[in-house]
Amino acid sequence: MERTELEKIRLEKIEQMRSEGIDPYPLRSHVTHRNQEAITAFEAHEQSGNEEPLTATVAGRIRAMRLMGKVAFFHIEDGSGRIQLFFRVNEIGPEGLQVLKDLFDNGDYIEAQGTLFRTKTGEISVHVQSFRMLSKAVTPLPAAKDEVVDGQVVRHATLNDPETRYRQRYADLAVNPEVREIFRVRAKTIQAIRKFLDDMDFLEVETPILQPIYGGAAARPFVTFHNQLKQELFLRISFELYLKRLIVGGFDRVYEIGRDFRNEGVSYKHNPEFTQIEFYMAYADYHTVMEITEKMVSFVCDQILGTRILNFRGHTIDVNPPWRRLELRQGLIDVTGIDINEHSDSTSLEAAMKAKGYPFKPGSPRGKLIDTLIGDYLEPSLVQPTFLYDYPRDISPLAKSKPDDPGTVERFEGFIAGMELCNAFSELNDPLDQEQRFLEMGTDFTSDDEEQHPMDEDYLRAMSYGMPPMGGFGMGVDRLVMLLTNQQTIREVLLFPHLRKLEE
RNA sequence: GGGCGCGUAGCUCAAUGGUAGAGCAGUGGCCUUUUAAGCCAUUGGUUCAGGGUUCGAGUCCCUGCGCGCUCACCA
Repeated sequence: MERTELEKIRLEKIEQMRSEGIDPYPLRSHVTHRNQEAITAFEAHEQSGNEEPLTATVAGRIRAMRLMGKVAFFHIEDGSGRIQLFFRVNEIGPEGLQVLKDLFDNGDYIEAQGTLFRTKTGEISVHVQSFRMLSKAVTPLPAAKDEVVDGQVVRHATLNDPETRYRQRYADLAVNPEVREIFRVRAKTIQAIRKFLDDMDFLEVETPILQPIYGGAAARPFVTFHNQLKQELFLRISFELYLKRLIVGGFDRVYEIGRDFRNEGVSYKHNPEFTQIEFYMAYADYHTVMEITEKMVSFVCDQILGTRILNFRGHTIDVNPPWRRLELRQGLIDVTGIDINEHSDSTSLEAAMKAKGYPFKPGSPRGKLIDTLIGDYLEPSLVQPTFLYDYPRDISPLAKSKPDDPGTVERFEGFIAGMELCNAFSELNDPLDQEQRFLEMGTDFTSDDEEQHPMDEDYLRAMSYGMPPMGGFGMGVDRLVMLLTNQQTIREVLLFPHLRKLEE
């Protein structure tokens, strides 16, 4: 392995430690407090008026070293936070100070035992009696220095290059606390969703990621192969068809939180693998699901932010229920002047779009044209939370038609900040209609169309056993986390976003 | 995949086509309550890779690689 000059110096220090009988990587640590616990314990100790010294053994990564001749101040950091160590020649001796100076570096892990006290400036610190190396770092962290201004930590010249940050996320996380915070919010978001659904008596389940037939969404799959079974398999593009099989099985309310894989382009809101939450609820319809959606997002905001007002890309977004309900047809009339009900086939709609100068892909089915209009003109305008509802049947093969309008299905998508957040419908439960839809997908879309939904005979059989009316829902968790953390790109809310492979 | 931009020390960034620099980090020294500690000294470069133009290239041109933005794609 290539080593830099800085690394070689540290490797020499490891050699020196070994020659002096100091283990640079001891097996165990014996902490009594996490850093924040030590601080809290000392505050309580002060309050109690107890004059006895309070001792603690703490540990963490060295984040700042200030050696000042016969004293030294370190800041160490563990998962709970930072605490200051105060070393004095009086306690650790000149040899101890020499070891600190010669063998310890920023980034090393140290264990220190001593009594808690406040320094002249009032900072709770450990007056170190003894210390030892817990783990010697060979590669220096890319950190610079932190300055505290009015209680806010200001980092100077810290790791900033996005490529390095994503490729070496460990280093990014180690030196950029606000990045760690994003992933704490992410974890809490998923916890909150889980609690919300558990409290409604939903059952959390896990369904196959490797699937012989993919479906439930319009997307191109990743393909893989099982060697022993000699079987082509697809990584799932949605959970939908398996979750609805479970409703047939008698679980009234099920949900899954997990990874979907779509073999498509990457963008600020698309990653090849992303986290989805889907739930299915028997005896509900898409109106019920709209209400659950706005309540769930509000609940998540309450739990994480303590407010239902989000700041995102300069917008102030209010997620309080009820969200605006906008009929797709009306929404398109508003922004494009085209009434899709006046254009019952693709030829007519193409003509109308051409007359208005709207771009489109010639020969697209009617539903795809409508989808183009939504994406280009309607979606960007939906900043405040909005349910866009009643979609064309031909781009919604798993949703139930409206009784009085067979060309339209009971489906909605939720938009926030001009971004699609979720998708839901009153689920199609008529096996004969479903079979017809699958067949239509085979004729309306050309065979090379990546969005063609494959026939799933087993799913039809499940539905044939009898499927209750139900509402279903899917939401991109990454996008919700983007909203909650005001991040402009999905890569910032993924620990290890997909990057191109580097040539070695 | 197309267009535009970027790639310089460990990190953050400079450098009219004319000697590759600064701050921090590192190294050596001074310093017994500091907190971006301070002061003095000092090391560190295949300027992403490869080719070309030129007396001379970090800088201009071409190719490749990677990243960013954007368009296309993406219910």
